[in-house]
Amino acid sequence: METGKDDEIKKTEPTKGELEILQVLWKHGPNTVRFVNDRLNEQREINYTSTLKLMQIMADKGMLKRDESQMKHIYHVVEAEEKTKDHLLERFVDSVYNGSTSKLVMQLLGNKKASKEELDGIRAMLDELEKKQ
Amino acid sequence: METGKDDEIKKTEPTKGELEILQVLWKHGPNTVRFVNDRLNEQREINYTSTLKLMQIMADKGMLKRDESQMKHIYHVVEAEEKTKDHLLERFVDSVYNGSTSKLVMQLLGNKKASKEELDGIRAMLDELEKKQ
DNA sequence: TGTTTCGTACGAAAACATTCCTACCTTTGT
DNA sequence: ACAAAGGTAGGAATGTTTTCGTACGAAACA
Repeated sequence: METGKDDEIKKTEPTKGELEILQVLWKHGPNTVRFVNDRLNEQREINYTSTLKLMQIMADKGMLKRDESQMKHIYHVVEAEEKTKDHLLERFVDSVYNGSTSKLVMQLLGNKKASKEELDGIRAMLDELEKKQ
Repeated sequence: METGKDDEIKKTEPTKGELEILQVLWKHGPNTVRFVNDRLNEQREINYTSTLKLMQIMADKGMLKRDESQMKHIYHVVEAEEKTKDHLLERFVDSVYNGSTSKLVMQLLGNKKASKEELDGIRAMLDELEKKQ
């Protein structure tokens, strides 16, 4: 016997374009299509209706919800930023590093990508974790 | 004045399907389509000619090269594994964490994804790096 | 009030990516 | 020598994502 509610159970991976939009909404909070499109256009050229369409699709998928009480609809992200990123990260580690977290970190640290400050931050984080155990 | 040779300069992101093939070749070394397809089929169903086609496309793109001296062509990866992964990692950090390596690591460590052994490994790596500086 | 500006809705084209059918050649085994 | 098995090549169908043209309604403003 299924417990019903087949909605929402599929973990949809945001596409590249969708991620761009999520980034804007994560950073600036709920906003209009116009606002999001303006932010995107600071990085690359993209037509207003393209952004609109994509945000509508995201709303259909349930990734975004919108307030339609005003003519200028206000969109907001449904799932928490951390949760989505966590999911993306997991998929990335799986597909590129066969699920090995440490392999990823090794490569990250091995390739001059992290600054001294970042390294210190990471070490502090490790200490923190160790204490808890 | 350009120095010519417009080939090869574009850093093409491997697609999901292409990455699966790269993983097999990285793990097992240069091999035939048949071999790669068999490995892929251990994970999911995929028709032989689909794998063939994709590997041909990858060869066209310059990601793979092949030895055609025998009927059974042997494919090998052109770019070093580390280099490709590095590139993928960079794109990932950019698109998800706005380029902040430490944010990624924080999230990684914060979310019970790393085992004790992995944490120790990471710490050792940090020590190693610090010594060098 | 009329016109211009700004918004949404919808459909379809374009750009990729994936899958597999069919044709045809080479090798293997009887 | 012939049939069966296993290769490659290429095109076409399918699926997905991205982009934008067009239509049309609401608001702003001269």
